[in-house]
Amino acid sequence: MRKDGIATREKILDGARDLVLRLGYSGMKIDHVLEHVGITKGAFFHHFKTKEDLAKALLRRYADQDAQIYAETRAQAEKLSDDPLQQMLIFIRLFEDMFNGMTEPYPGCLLASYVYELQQFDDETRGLLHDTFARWRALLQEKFELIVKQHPPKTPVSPAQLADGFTVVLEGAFILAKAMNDARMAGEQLRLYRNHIELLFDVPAQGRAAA
Amino acid sequence: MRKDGIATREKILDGARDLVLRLGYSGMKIDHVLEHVGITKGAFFHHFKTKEDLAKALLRRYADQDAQIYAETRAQAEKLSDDPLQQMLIFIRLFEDMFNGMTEPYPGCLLASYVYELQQFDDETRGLLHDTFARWRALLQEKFELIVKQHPPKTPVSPAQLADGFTVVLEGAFILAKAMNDARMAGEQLRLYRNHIELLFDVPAQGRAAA
DNA sequence: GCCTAAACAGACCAAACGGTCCGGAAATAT
DNA sequence: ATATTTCCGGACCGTTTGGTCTGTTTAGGC
Repeated sequence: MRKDGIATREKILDGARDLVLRLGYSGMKIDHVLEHVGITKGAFFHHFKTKEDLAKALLRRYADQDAQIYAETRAQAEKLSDDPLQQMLIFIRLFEDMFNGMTEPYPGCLLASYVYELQQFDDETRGLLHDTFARWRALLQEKFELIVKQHPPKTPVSPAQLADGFTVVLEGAFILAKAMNDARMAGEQLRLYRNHIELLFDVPAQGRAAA
Repeated sequence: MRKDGIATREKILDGARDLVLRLGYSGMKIDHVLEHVGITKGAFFHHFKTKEDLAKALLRRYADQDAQIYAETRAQAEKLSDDPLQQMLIFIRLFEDMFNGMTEPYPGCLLASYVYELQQFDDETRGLLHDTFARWRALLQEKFELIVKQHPPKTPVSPAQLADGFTVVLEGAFILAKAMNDARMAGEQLRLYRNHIELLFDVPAQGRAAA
């Protein structure tokens, strides 16, 4: 058994992801995916019971990949400094670099794509979306709580709201990047977000030393 | 002539807008709109030639309404202060109040809804989206350029990027608000954005005096 | 080498969907 | 009052779309 089933399954997921990011979930038609990937209906419905089944698999995979990138970047930042504030600044800057290195297929978030068609999905999918965003918040919030303890902010702030700010900036930047056809948006706006953190915790202005 | 055609036309636009914000453009089916609004096919296609025709009308109306709210808020801010920096802070705070007063139907931006299905639309619609976001940037950028002249920023900044920051935060907050089912998101994140501006231009921390 | 099950191809189907058409009511112009 | 035009109801139509079904190929297990 197992000819190369997982390979085509991944191809389907990749193709579907591309189309969802361009056309939205409802706009992504199965026939279009078949043509895009170069397979037939039989193959598709062998791997996925329904379109909604694909939607969930797509979302789970995206959330997992995202969590991994996130964890790696975080680990890298924590290796480069012991100070939570510096870790956070490095973390943000690593994301900036990531997006500045990108081009053409303007970044977009599959989660956001789902959110704007939220009522199409069942409770399980909506719950998954909620939990994914909640996890991002929790991880960053934890870090900001450490930061606040060691570095008195110039203004009283909520670690949770600061944590959400990162995601908010990213998601918002993706939208503007697509609408304005400008891939630099994500990196620029993350830099602005970092600037906010630096001002808030009174980090002395320094030239860009990293990388 | 003119029984009450414009009234039903508006009803259709309102209903379609609601559905687009919940289901996305492709997810918004005409039959569903008919049921939601309480009319028939004949009525719909009397007012709109095609679904795409509706999409454009919807977008134009939304952009116009948005521009109006924007202009009114700006005028109000300019009436309350002569200093461009204070005007900007008041402007942001007025938006905060607007969103803090909202409840249930979590705010969402029709433009963003379109952006995540961008490839569905023709060049005209894409151009309209681009121009609308460009207008927002231009108006805020103009203000930030005045601000920078009168108030030296603690860090070198780009007025255009600062202007985009406002839209970015709004759009991003809408997404998180929907996903997390938390209507307070928009107001909170705008407050954070305002905090950034205050820190950047060294505004002394003051209690909330306005309104 | 043969059996079994996964991995696909592709015709087929029912429902949904966007759009058309025509008849009739309702309002206005003359 | 009557003609005319806007406005709308609702049956109808062709295509698209998600999904099914049957048959065929391919890759291991023994």
